[in-house]
Amino acid sequence: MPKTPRLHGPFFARSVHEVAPELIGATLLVDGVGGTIVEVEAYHHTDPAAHSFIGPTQRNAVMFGSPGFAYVYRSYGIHWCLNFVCEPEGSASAVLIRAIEPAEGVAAMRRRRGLSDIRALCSGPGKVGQALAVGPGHNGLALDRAPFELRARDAAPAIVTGPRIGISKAVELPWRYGVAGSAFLSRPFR
DNA sequence: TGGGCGATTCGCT
DNA sequence: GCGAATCGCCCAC
Repeated sequence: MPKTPRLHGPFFARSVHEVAPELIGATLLVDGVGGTIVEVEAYHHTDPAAHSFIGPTQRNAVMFGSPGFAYVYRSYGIHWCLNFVCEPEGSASAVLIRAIEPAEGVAAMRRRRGLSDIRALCSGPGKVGQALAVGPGHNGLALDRAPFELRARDAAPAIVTGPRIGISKAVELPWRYGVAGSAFLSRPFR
């Protein structure tokens, strides 16, 4: 089996609209636990739904830094969500990792999630954070070094797009990407 | 300094 | 399908 290249800086130093669809099918591991990315959303700095739209703040500071780093934020006071920072430094764009098809460390993911159904382990951004044990300590870490391991896909799967989920601004923009027909999506594509 | 609001999830109806 | 849980962030007062 061919060893796929590890994704690093130059891969992310492009528009989120190029990077996001190319992340579909890539492998994401955190401390050896994870699997295949099957769903992401793009957040561009000119996009009213992006955390960076209002300008630099303490929370979104990492988005204004270098591409190829992790931006982790707390959602609804409960969940931790993982993003990959994209584009040249200062552009403040990122890709939200919304769903993963579990492959490595499934036992650990089941334990952390308190569930056995493999389809429910990583089928949502908050679930991914919990299953991969992503937290505030990961905010600002480089994606090409431990604890992250991020590898390019061997071949591009069939990709579908649609409107993003759970936002109230720019709801019409079709910047959600996923594997067509996957059983591991947060929600089906219409 | 306080109130409203999330890039969500889960359980109950 | 609906609403509670839960709290940090952000802006208006």
